[in-house]
Amino acid sequence: MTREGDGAVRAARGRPRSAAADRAIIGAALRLLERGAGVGALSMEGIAREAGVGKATVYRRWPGRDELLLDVMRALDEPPVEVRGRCVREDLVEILEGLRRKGLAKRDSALLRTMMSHFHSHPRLWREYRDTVIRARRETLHAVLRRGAAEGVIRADLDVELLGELFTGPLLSRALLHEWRELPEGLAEQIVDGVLDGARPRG
Amino acid sequence: MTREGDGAVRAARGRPRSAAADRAIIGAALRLLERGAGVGALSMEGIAREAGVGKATVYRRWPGRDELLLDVMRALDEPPVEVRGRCVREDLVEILEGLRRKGLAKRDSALLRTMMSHFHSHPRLWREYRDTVIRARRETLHAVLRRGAAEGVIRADLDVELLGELFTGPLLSRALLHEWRELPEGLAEQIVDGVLDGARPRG
Amino acid sequence: MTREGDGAVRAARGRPRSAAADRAIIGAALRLLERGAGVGALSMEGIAREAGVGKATVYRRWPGRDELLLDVMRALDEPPVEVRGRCVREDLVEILEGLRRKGLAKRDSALLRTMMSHFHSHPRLWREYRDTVIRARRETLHAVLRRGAAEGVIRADLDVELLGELFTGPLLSRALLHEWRELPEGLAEQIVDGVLDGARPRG
Amino acid sequence: MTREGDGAVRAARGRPRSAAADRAIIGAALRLLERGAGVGALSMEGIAREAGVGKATVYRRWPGRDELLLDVMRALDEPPVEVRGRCVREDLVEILEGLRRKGLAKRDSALLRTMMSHFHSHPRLWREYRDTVIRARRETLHAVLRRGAAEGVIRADLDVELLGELFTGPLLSRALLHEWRELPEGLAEQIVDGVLDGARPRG
DNA sequence: GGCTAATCGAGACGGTACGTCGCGTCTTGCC
DNA sequence: GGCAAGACGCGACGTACCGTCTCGATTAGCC
Repeated sequence: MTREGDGAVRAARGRPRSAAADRAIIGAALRLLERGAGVGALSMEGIAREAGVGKATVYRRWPGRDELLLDVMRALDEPPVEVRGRCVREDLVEILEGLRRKGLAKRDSALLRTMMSHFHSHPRLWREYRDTVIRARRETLHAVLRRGAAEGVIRADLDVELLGELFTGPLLSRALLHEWRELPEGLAEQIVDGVLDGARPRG
Repeated sequence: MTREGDGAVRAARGRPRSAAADRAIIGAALRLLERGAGVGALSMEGIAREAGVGKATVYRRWPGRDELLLDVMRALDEPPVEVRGRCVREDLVEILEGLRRKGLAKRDSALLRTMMSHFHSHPRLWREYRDTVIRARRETLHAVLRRGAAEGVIRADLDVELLGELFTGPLLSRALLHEWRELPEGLAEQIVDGVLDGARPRG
Repeated sequence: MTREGDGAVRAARGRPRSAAADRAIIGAALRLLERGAGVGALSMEGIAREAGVGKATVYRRWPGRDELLLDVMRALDEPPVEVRGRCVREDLVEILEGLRRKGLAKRDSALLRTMMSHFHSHPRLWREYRDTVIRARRETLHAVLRRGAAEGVIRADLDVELLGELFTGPLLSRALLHEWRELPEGLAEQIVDGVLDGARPRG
Repeated sequence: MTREGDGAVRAARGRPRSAAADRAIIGAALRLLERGAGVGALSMEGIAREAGVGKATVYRRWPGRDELLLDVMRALDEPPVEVRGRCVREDLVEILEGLRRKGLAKRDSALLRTMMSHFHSHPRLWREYRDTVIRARRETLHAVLRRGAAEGVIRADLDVELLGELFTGPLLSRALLHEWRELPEGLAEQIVDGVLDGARPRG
């Protein structure tokens, strides 16, 4: 985690940190993002101003912009889709459909790209995010794929890692390389069926 | 295009812009990128300093950082792989292998992520880049896919756009969501075969 | 006054302005002036650099170059000569001699000319300076002249304002229109006697 | 002189310099001064723009701003008052009255102060100006004073240089240290009579 | 209730980059 | 070779944010 002291037992002397300030800061960041003011408006100065909070109060909680954004991202994060599917194909569609709807949310896209741009310069942060948020989602997907392999509806000779990317990659490609709005209804189904059936004519 | 006056017949009064300055600026940006100083080092001020050029000379050519980066990106762009394959599968592997090697280049990754982070706030720029650089590459891929469909080795009932993303998406996913080094040899082949054969066991 | 908040009771929230920075800035300006780098070297940028201070710290205190220079000038200002003369003529000589020595100081001359050049474009500033620094000196002179009139050694039928200028004008003329070094010893006496006796032969 | 080649016999090869450009440049400077745009507007760039002339054309004629301004000043200069008075006192009043009217002209004041501010950093220029423009006027004054001494209406025991400053100094003092408008009618007469009669009551 | 100590909003601190403007020099094509 | 135009390297302009610091004022747990 990026927040300091989480879990540890602090000495608890002096005035405790204000939970209201925490909320105000994260909330201000989200508001600025939604307002579409652009990534540039996500300055520490701007966030503190919008939150009605001193800059030191922000820096007391996060060492820098990126760490704060990481927590903002986590705040946006809903629990991954719970699939209780009977049918593997339906579960896959459901997972991708969840991603598709997420990608359509304006602020999610903005944040995703912001994080992308910074993860090169801060690999530690990226690993952090990937190992918490993304891994959870991927595990869900992989579980479904392994179940499919066991049931015999998914090839067992392919690396499950690679298999997973065959499904999620096309969606990511659309979301990043095209206009945002180009994540049309039915896309999740098309991808799942395309990957399941293969690009080579059957029979 | 971002550069002003391209293609148009300018009045050509006054001292002409120095081609050497053009090269010095783009070159300085590439050098800074390769030096791994991070995206933050790509300031207009830093680039001008590294190029041994006045700031005004930079601003005379590009209205801002993003437009300059776009041209830097174009400078990095090699012509897409020329495929003259007999075999559709081999052509697909070749295209993806080209992308894989490109993604491994440090500065390409850095630039790609930089552009990503800015294209939300500057959709016009992104469209520009997509409609020139990316489209060209995609056309190559689509041509191969259409040839495959004509030859009967690629399903003809799928949208060629979607089909293309089934191939390139997984590679993009790896490049962006994982460590850079995780584009191992043989990945291109694995993806192509995986998508061609499908994830579902063949009869 | 040019400095904001002088005299008023400020809310005093946030970190108070550093008195050390005040001194550093004024000191740096004086040092640059003395170094003879010329008025052109008195850039806000140069002063801040010499003072080891951020530019914002300068601009926080003065809205611009001229206002800063005005305070630099005030910093140079010594209290006017204290005349405790028995004799009006001696007092007049003493006052003019003080001005003469002041005019010989290199940095005073430089500053005087700097202010001159700007007071046309900034009449407000000039009035400010005149009404504080110059007025005080003039009052001293006028008091002596009025005393002289009362004692009968100075004509009472002339405007004291005009009378004052008869004495100080020639000195100013020498200082501004000639080389600086041309303020020779004995000049004060010559002027005083010349004005007292008149240009027309007596008797 | 500041203009290069003046008086010398130039080789006169190639296109001769355009006299129209000369006029346009000086004229533009005067226009900017009168427009009251302030000393700051008297940039080489601004003058060239206003004159519709290339910057090189200006620099071909004058090595810098100051030298140009010196010629602008000369352009403003009217021939000194021609005194052919019967009476010395009347001649003195006439000379001072000419200066007074000159000091009232807005652009003259502006230029005077501009020159003042630069003459410290460019003593050579100042000497130049003083030795041409000012000396001429002073000679006129000194001639009158010497005539007065010969006629016995002016003291002969005083340095004529000092004597001259007793008359012109007070006027300069008023012009520089007070508001411009404070050069009231009758001032010339008051000064002349004041200096002639002296500040001490006559027996 | 008083003491201690970390927090709070506010904002100044030394820096760095922003994008603009003027400097004095240079390089075009036209005259 | 002069001319208008305008690009060149340079450096100052005044602004915004960086991350750190110093204020007086709160607000808790501890004696």
